[in-house]
Amino acid sequence: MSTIYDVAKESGFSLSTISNVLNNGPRPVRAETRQRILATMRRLNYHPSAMARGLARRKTHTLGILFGVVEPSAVVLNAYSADVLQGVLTAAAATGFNVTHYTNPWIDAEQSLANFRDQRSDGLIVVAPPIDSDLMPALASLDLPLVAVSWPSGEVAVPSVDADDRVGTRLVVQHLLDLGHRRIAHLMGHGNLLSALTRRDVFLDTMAAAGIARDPALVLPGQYSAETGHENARKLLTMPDPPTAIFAGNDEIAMGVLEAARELGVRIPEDLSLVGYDDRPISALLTPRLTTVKQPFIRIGEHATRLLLERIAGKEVEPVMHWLTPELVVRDSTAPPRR
Amino acid sequence: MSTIYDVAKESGFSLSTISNVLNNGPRPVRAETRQRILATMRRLNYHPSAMARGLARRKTHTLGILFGVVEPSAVVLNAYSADVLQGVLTAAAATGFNVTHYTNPWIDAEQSLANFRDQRSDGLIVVAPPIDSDLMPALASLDLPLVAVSWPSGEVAVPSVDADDRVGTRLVVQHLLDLGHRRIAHLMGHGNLLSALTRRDVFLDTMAAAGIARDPALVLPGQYSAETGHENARKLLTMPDPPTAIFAGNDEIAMGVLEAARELGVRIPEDLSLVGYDDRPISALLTPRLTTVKQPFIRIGEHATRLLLERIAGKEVEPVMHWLTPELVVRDSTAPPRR
DNA sequence: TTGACTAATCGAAGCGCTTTGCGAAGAACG
DNA sequence: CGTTCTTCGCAAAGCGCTTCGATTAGTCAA
Repeated sequence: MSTIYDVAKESGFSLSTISNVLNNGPRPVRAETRQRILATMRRLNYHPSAMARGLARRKTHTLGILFGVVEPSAVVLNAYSADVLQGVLTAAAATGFNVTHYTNPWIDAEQSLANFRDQRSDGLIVVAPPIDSDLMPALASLDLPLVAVSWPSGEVAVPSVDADDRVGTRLVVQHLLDLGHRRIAHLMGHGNLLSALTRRDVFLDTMAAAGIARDPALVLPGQYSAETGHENARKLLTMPDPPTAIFAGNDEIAMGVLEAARELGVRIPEDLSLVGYDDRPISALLTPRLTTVKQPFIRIGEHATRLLLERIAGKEVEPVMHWLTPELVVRDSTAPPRR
Repeated sequence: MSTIYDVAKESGFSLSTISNVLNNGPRPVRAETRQRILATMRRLNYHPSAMARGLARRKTHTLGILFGVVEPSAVVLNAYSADVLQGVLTAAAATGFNVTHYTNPWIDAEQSLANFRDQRSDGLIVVAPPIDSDLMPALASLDLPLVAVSWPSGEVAVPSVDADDRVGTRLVVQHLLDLGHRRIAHLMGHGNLLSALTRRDVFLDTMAAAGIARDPALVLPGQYSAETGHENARKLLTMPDPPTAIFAGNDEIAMGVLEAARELGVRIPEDLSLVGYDDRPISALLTPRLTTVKQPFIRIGEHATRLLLERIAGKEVEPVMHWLTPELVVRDSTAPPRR
């Protein structure tokens, strides 16, 4: 491996001139000199060492990424993480930054913070950090540019990017209202999850805003699973006056509804309109193809990365939430209610 | 940010002693001295710089990963890459290595090789590199420890890890034979893909080895898609003497078969046994739940990483193929043939 | 008490770059 | 032809560590 010294010796120029060629500046270099030096580099098969550069410049041109709550054995296996990561990689590639995974799961500040103090990367993206841990406060105490994904920016002043469930829910409800539905039921995910609560609250608000009286029998608590979806759907569909549409808390729940409807001979979308949330890959393949809300996870990754790159470049970035808008994907499971 | 100099000055010991405390050697340090130095480090909030260490040691304690053929905009989105990556991260975490994504897609040696010559990582895993490119030869010419995934180790001497389609195919065929099937059809993926050819060849060989005469009408060319699966399945099932079992080249094809069977009133598994390949997430959710072959992608990632770590540690690693065994997942789509 | 070791520590020389104060050479100007 | 700018290029001082020969203190047998 040849070094910049070899290039200097071979070409007959000084170190600083070589460096100026390497970085196009800061001092100007005569064209002919530059050519001679470049030729020498090629001949010696020289390439600068990222370590030495990093040390001298105190910049590594590398981003760090840390996955929070997810199981270490499944960090990128769920669609959520994989999508966010994809967005991060895409946005990083656009500026030539590489991306380093911090693989060691966070224990606590005492044990884990050292990893992030080693100047290995110029900034850090933390995806879905746990709420009840010292992770974010600890990382924020470093002077390392930091951006969070899916984290309720609050006491700790860090910019954070997330999907806007409020907008997504409004899109769903409005779609059903526009089709003419009035008796719309909602099957919730588990009530200790923020998303489940948000989707329910915004569902209720939007219905109320449309002047529809609230019917507690049409809002059922549950889990984000096909089982509770199935169970709750049977309850709804065997009511004397069943709803004409169901807004399922997510696609898994919707799959449970689908099964219940099949069992009870309820046709979708003719007898019942059904909307899910998340747009799992399978949802486009169900019969009928499911109308649902596509989460903007890739865009979230991209956006977070761009914010981080701006901070690294020295721009001020407000430590606020950035809400990205999900998209309603209308397929075959929704239609106007029967007369 | 305090440096090792600050610790030296504050504690009154020399640089080299500090360094010996930091690394537990190579020279011994008296216990009391170590305690005093550690205390000073804590007081100064000192942490060593990965860059400076990397420069001095010429080791970064970081692995690189590069995804080959996949679209830059979908590097980790397909289940294959995500699973391999997961395996890599898991295995790397076990030894405290971080993992750096090289985000810039490979153009050619001239333009792209420089990225990998910068000593940024101690070794490189290349996932699914293109066959007809200078990528692998170029990378192999560097003196950077290298391991490939899904690459036919051959002219270039690099260890490579992949799933063994031969074993997987034999598992499928043997399962159907064990159930008592004799008329077994195979629906191929596209013939320019190695996997499609392997699966067909091993299918034919295993059948022949079981003493079953070859029936060309039962092996149909196609694509890895539900469409051709559907089409070909209709041909098979409307034959005068239809097969009692179908080995689909992959799960997508199997889904097409499922649809065709439904249309023609052929019950699965009563009238027809069906086996897929790949075990897509959806396959466990189909009706009937699909018997298929689960690819060992996570294990592939882990295995490749362990090989690379061994090479980095200085062990000799033979530049050969490592075949990992896939797993037959028996679900509800296979049963003995009707009498 | 001394010589021969061993254990503990120090000092200085790298690792491969970037950055800056400075000086030399040439161009522009009067 | 001397003076003042520009442009280029040089040398040296970092960046924050590791490494290794040299030095000192400590131990033990004779």
